[in-house]
Amino acid sequence: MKRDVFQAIADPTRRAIIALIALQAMTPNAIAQNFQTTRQAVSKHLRILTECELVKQEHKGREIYYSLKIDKMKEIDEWLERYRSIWQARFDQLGEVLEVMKKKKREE
Amino acid sequence: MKRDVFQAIADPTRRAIIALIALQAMTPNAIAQNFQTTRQAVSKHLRILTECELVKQEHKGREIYYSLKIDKMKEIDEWLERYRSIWQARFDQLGEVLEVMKKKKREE
DNA sequence: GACACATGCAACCATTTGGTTGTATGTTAT
DNA sequence: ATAACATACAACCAAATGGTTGCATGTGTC
Repeated sequence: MKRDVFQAIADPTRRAIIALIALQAMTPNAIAQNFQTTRQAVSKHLRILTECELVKQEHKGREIYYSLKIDKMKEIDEWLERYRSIWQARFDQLGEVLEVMKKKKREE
Repeated sequence: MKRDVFQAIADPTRRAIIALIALQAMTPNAIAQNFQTTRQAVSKHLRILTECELVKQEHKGREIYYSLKIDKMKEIDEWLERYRSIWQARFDQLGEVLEVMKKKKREE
């Protein structure tokens, strides 16, 4: 049942959780209050996120604070990198087209 | 049964398809030859990718060429943007830390 | 027109997924 | 020590997912 980062961010609730804990660590209870599901459901999402190493725990008494492991997010960025170069290439081509258009205009 | 981009890229086969057709349009048959599943399974993935507008079709006689809609990939990039600023902030902080360390060293 | 090819679509199936409820474990407070 | 709280874990369930097989449709070719 190996899950990867892409499956982790596929679920909208999990993306919302990520957004919530991106800037500050939060407990499962506090997180669950932001959704309409049960605390257990959120807990399950947190377990998945933890398994994928997208999230880390910090025990503090009887509470557990969850926070985002931002480094893991870079993995998605790295995957995107390849495609980013494609759309940038297209953008550059567009730039060239514009250059040609300018020249033509000048030569009028 | 609304699926979004994140669900689309959750499946490893679909990511592989995306990688295949990123640079050149391909037919379902040609794509399927790269996998061990049936042509129909690939067709189903292509339908999902099309529904999410990650892929576009181009009919040519009895063949259909599928290619990547690179613009849709930017949507993922935009989602990442927010988190990119976080890890860049950390990187900047790291930079500051390094600066402080340099100064201290100089003052020795 | 008959036949092979390229593809989509539907029905079916096993597995996974996201959720719920119920329980167990450990921590704080009285 | 006992009660209240915070959380994880297990069992169960409906729905979604990814796959298969079989068939329908449309396009070239002989």
